[in-house]
Amino acid sequence: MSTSLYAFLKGKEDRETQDSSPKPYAEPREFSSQAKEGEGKGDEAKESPKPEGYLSLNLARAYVLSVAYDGEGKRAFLKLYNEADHRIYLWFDDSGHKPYCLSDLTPKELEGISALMNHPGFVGFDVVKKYDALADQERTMTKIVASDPLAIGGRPTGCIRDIIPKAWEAEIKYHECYIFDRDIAVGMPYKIEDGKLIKIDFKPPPEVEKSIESLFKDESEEFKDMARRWVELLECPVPSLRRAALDIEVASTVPTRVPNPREAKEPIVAVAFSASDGRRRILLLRRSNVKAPLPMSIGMPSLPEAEVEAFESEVDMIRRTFQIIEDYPIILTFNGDDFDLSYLYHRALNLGFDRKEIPIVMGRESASLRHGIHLDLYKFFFNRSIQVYAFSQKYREVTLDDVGASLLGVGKMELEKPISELDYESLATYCLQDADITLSLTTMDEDLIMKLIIVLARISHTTIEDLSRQGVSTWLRNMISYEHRRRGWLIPRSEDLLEVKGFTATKAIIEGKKYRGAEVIEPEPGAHFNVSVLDFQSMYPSIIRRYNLSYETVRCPHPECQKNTIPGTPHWVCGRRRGISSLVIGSLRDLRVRWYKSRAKEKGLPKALANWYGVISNSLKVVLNAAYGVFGAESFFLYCPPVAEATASIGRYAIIETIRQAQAIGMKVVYGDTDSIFLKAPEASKIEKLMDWSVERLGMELDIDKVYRYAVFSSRKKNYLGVFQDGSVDIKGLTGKKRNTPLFLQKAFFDMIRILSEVKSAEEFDEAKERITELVKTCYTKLKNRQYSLEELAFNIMMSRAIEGYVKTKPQHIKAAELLAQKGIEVTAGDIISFVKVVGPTGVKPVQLASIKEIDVEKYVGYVESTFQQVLDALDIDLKEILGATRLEFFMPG
DNA sequence: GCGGACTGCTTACCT
DNA sequence: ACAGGTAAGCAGTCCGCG
Repeated sequence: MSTSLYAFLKGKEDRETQDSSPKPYAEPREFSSQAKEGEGKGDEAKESPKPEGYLSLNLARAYVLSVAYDGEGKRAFLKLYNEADHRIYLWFDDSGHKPYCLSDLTPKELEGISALMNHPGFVGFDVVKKYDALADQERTMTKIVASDPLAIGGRPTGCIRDIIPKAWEAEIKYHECYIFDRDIAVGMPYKIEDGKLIKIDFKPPPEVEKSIESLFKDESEEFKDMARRWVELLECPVPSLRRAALDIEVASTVPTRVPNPREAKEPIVAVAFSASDGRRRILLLRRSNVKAPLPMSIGMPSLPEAEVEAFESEVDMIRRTFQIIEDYPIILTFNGDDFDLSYLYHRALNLGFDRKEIPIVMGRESASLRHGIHLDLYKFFFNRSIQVYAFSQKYREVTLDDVGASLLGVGKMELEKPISELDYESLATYCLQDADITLSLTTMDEDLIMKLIIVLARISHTTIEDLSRQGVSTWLRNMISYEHRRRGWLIPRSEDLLEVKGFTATKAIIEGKKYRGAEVIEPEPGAHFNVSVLDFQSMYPSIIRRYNLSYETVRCPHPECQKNTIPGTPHWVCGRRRGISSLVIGSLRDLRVRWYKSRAKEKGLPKALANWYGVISNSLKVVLNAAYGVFGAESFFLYCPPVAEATASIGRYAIIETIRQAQAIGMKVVYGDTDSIFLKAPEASKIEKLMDWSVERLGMELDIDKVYRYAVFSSRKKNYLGVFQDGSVDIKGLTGKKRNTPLFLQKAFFDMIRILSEVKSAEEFDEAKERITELVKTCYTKLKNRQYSLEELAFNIMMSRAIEGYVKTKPQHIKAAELLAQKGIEVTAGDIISFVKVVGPTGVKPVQLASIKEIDVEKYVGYVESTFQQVLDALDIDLKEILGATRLEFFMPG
């Protein structure tokens, strides 16, 4: 069959949803006139929808969201999101592309390997020329073509990559290989004409093109070419994606245990959908232990906008759930990989469903949909880079409750009873609320997350499913692998890279680390007025760009390049070729710094466009921030410690030289960390001079990041407070701000900050001093009189592993966790333990089990002192001295 | 047997 | 599984003390 477009359709669902809802259904259905030709006539309620055949359809504009492998047809296929009807279409490869790996042996030599020749998956040879960047030479390689991906690798034994002596590019997943080779632009629009997949060319508006051309006019052709390709991917608009969030509830017999999805022993009692088209649905199962009558489809008083469907049989409810899942192109969950979809899948099997009736495909670490896309937001929010750089650590625990509360201001509903004892109405409300929150996480800020995912998928050539589940190192791997394939470069084998460049030459300050990192300048203690902070924008990416750093250019094979030494290291860098990662990362850096960052802030831009540029700027930030670190990470496919080491070393050189220069022209440097220097009352002309010097001597742009009315330093590094002109305050590293600090102390600390933010001159510190002293006294009194609640007194510390994992020492929060476990309260890795300090043998108790009477007041007083002292040290205030006498009298009995 | 000096572990932060 | 550098508090150990 040569025409290979196949539409996935259902008949009954469409009719039913239209009948049951008075609301207009958002999507036009004109496509269905063609599609109905292939529609099954069977009973849909019994027979789950399945491919009805291949249709010769035309799609005007559809976006590639994913690429996968069809084991039955032995070929790759695309999941396309059709803009006209907001549905997913599958397009199957029509080129006969096959899996392969590369060998340095000739076909003749390979023919001598009988295990290869007799391998059932072996198809044939193809001789290809590849450029070996490590050796800087052309190589003739043999492509060993196989019938299916598992023949190359993936099985424990007998794979082709294990049979031949040395295999290149054998670790690449087949669907990735297909994306690279066929240049499938993930997240970009295509059209389909008579079954042929055709990319829709996108050209940015001429004025954008012009601005960018002029920004890069002094760069090399290859740099410009790279930038142009990025711009095409980034400027192309994204469609609004139709989606539904899913959440299920299971009646567990043991309320404190999360039901095991693989066993799926207990019934699913509720399923909620909350969708971008405005529909909110709740499916409920009748339970014998609930006396109240089952609410009928008319709905519930407390959920007026929700459509309620009640079921006598779990099988029917699950079947209905599958219908709704199939109706949406994208299903959102929060932990659906490990729970909701997995439970649905296994429960359905337990209840006698046939695999073909289940729209879910279980992978080893994920649950995907046969036709649609499953986005597990838990995995995405868990990603450290997303957490830190895209959301500035606004949420701390990766739970629906914490993420929802932090980003949306809406947390989970509190339950007073276990799920199995809830009445229908509470259960429905609870379940639907979770689905609502999950959906809202993707609709907030004008669909920020959906856009973020699309932008990241485009630049990294990674499917939506992989992108949302994997870390930055995978994104960068795909980005750089793609560039290798595009150029006909051989992707190096990790072993080969390790053998020549697997060592470092500097000594880390922290024991156990591989190489020396950033420079931190000793702060000048005290309060300094008019402090300007200068920093190198995207310092490490700038270094990688400017100094041509890449795995093949650092310690390149050319003797004449050895004179291009890297300061602080025995390494050198190539002067003959442009490094591939220098180009890829460097061009992204320039686009962010010179174009997107400023465009996002530009006034007068249409709101939607400004928002889009903001998303791009943020996406690039996430990728750029990791671009240096990956070269020092053993798990990275281009792990190359000399590259990471060289980057850090040039960074130290840059900041140290910049400080030297600042001092030479008469400026006072009061602090600096990695890429920033803090200047005390600098003259504008001198700053200008320093910035010019930096461009000329270091080839890197220095910027004014912020200006403080005054900044306060103690003698501690990475600890300071800066008050801006408008009275807002930057607090860095101080205990009072840390999230594990008890609430009462955080509050008192911020009261002090408020006092300090009002200080305008050195003279005003005296008054502030007095007010702060009063503040601390009040704090002492309240502690002594036990006027704080246990919650306010609690320390909140994350348990990074299970209790059994603490073998070397037993920290306080683990002691508290043990007490909880004894009471039968489940605690797991990732939980935050709230405990208070008490007098008595244990020293600590979890909040739930403590009483205010046993609080160890002395311990808390010590905490108050040290927290305040961090700031007051710098202001020459000694709390002990001022409060010494007071403190004693507070604690005299009576 | 006990307290201070010390080291190592753990967490949370900064860039 | 992106990196290294810093602070703080506590757990555990060693050593001296007649």
